[in-house]
This record gives sequence, structure tokens and C-alpha cells, in this order.
Amino acid sequence: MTGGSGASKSVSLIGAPPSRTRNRWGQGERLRAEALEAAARLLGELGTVEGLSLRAVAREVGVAPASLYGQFADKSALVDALLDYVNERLVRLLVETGVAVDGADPTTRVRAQVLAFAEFSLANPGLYRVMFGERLSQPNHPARALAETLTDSLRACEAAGARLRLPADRAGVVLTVGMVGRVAISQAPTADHAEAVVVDFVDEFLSLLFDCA
Amino acid sequence: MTGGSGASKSVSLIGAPPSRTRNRWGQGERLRAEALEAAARLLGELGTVEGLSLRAVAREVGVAPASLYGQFADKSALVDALLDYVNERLVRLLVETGVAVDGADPTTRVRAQVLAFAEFSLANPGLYRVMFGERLSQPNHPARALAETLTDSLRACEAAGARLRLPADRAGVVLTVGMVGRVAISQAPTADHAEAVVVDFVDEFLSLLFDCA
DNA sequence: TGTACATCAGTGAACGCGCGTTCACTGATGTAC
DNA sequence: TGTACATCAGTGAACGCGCGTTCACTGATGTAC
Repeated sequence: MTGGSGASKSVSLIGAPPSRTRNRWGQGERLRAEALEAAARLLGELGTVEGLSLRAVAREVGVAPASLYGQFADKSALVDALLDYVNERLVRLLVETGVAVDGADPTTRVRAQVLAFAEFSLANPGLYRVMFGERLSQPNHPARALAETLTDSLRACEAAGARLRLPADRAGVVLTVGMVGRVAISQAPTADHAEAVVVDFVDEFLSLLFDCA
Repeated sequence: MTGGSGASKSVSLIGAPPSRTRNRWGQGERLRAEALEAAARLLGELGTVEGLSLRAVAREVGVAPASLYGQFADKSALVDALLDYVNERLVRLLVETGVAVDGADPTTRVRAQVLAFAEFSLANPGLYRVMFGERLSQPNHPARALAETLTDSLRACEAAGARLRLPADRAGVVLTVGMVGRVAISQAPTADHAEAVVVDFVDEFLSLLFDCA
């Protein structure tokens, strides 16, 4: 930004100009969605959750900090809402991944879903951290959704003739737990655990769960 | 301070009086150890890492915030030192656990070490979080130490005749990853995952790794 | 059709707080002669 | 043995900062008559 848009207008010394047009009458709730999206973006880019302040979210949206109080009672209300929002995003991702490979054999589906989770988490370390590292008191813990989805997929594998070394629901939990741990460790900035290595881990893990393999 | 030291002495309105006697000549470095211990205590009791401020540590030690700058260049230096300190503590715990059950069959040893790790992490969520949840850039990542220790123990199992479904080093990594994930999820405040359930998980996991079982 | 009013989205300035860090300092304890 | 000085552990006050939150407000847009 050495010089900005020097020519005609909007000198824009630092950062982008707010340039937000206020919402129309009755559309005030849109700010809520904008704030959640902005918060998720902040958490996704930024590796840590420290940077998530009301003021930062307001800055990202291009709005005064006070404006957020029209949509959220306080900061913790925003964080709670953010968790729900992001939780739902993950579930949708898993479902869509399952649909995308529909038709393929069920084992492929589990694998695709697990990898989708890993990719999502590694690409958005901040989101992963807020979902699995803190404030886990939410009743709808993302791990539960994850475990249920994977359990369903594992059951489909069984129905297709595959044999598990554990009951499907337990295998789903173990798989979930393993992936959460794997992602947690892979988030080390200096990690030599490249994406390829994650794939290896997944296959290793799945081979433990399945009997014939 | 409404009334000051009204009665006789040291009314102690709020919290404990500092009551710290300054270290003797040449013993200044002791403050360093006291600070690390205090920081570890703060992180252990407090569930989150947010509360870890230089000022909080100084308060816990009973010293002026400025005094810490004699031992640590800045806050990040303190956190780095804390990580090393706590890392070493975990390794020592695992080693001691291994020694304590020495003589028993190797399988018992792995199990004891894994459970010791789980117990430690669940009892000190803040410590766990700072070790596995953030600042994983340290070259001596605790997960590495954990994996190496467990791998050694698994090798001992093999030497004693047990059969693993993976090479020992990979099994050590998988076991580590699984435990990290398990603990991460169990830290949910409302978790219905009591300690007994963790034990079940551990046995389930080990049964996957071993062949005969 | 025009006009008064209510309602809405959003603002700007201020508050008190805890934070990390600095700086000149204080008093006790060691050492040199 | 006494005395001057150096060195040490630690202090207290101050700084600037970003934070969450409040409050009275401003314009634009809708509605009632």
C-alpha cells in the first residue's frame, strides 16, 4: 500500500475503506450474519483465537463496535452464535462430501469424509480450535455431530459387507477421537506432518478399524 | 482499604497477603523457578490460558510485575520457559510411571503410562492446552516425547511376545494421537466422559493395536 | 398528495479495566582495603 | 576490626494500548392520516 490509490479519491491510508452501505429498513438482522461470517473469517485466517474481539469483528465488518450490540447481547453471545454457525458449516461439509461420493462404495465415503474433516480443520486452524479446543460446553458439540456422521457411514460399510473390529458406534467415536488428535498435533506451525502424511495416518487408522483390509 | 489494618495486624481483606521474603544474595534465580511454578499452577487450576498474564504470575508469586523482568526478557520468554518446564514434567511423569510398574508385564506398563497421561491432562486442562493446543512450534513438542516413550514401551511388549498390528513406531504415534484427541474431547466441561469412560476408551484403543488380544 | 411522526440501522465519544513494559529508585548484603 | 563501595533482589509509579460496554445521538426509511 505504498501510495494507495493516489490518483483521484479515497486515499485509504491504512487498510481497506469501510465502504459499507447500511442495511435497509427491516434488514437489520443482516448485520448478524455479516458479523458471524466476519468472525469466522478472522478465526480462520488468524491461527489463534486471541484476536477475536468484538472490536476486531466490527472492524472486519466495517461497522462501529457499538453496532454489534443490536444483534448480540454481549461478546459471549457472539461467540456462542459463532460456534453454532461454524458447527453447522462443518456438518454441512460432511454431508455434502458424503453426497458427492455417493454411488462409490461405502468405505470410500468414510475415507472421504474423514479427509474432508482433516482438510477443513487444517485450513482453518482457528475455527478448529474454537470448536474443539475451547468452550466445549455447548450441548451440540461438533465432535458429537462428527462421530454420528462417521458412525452412519461405518454402518453403511457394514451393510455392504465390510467387517469392523468394534461395534459401529464405538468405531465412529474412536475414529472421531483419532482425527481430532491428529489434527490437533498437525496444527503445529513447524509440523513436518504434511497433508500426504495425514492421508497415510487416515489409512493406517482405518486399517486398524477394519478387520479384513 | 476501608479502615486499613484496623485491629492488630494483617487483616488480610482480600486474598492472601504476599508475605514473601526476598531471596538472598546470589539466589536471585530462584524467582525464575517460583515464577514457572506459579505459572504452571495458574494454568493448571484455571481452565484456560487467557488468564496467564505476567501480572497474574507476579501476583501469584507475591512480587511486583516489574520484578519478573530480571528473569525473563518478556512475556513470550516466560511462556517459552513454561513450556519447557511443563514438558519436562510430563516426561518425568511418564518415566516414573514406567518405573513404578516395572516388573509387571510390558502391556501393563503401556496401559499405565497412557492412563497417567490422560489423568495428568484431565487434571490440568490448562497445562494440556498450552502444551497441545497452542504454540506447538517448539522443537521439543510434547507429543514427540510422548510418542517416543510409548513406542519404547510398545517395543518392550513385542519383545515380550505381544503382536502389534502396526510397526511399533507407527503404533506409538497412533496411540499418542488417539490419546491427544481423547483428552481434547474430554475437556468439555459438561462432558459425560467420566474417568471410567476414558479407561474404556484406552482399552478399546489398545485392543485395536494388538493382534491377539 | 403532503406532512407529521414512529421506527429503524448505525454512530461517536467516552468510561474503566487489565495488560506488557520502562525507568529511576531503595534497601539489604556482600566485598576490598 | 571498621568503613566505603559495588552489587544484588526487588519496588512503585507511570506510559500507552486495546479491550468490552454504555449512552445519548443522527439520519434515513417507513407509516398514519
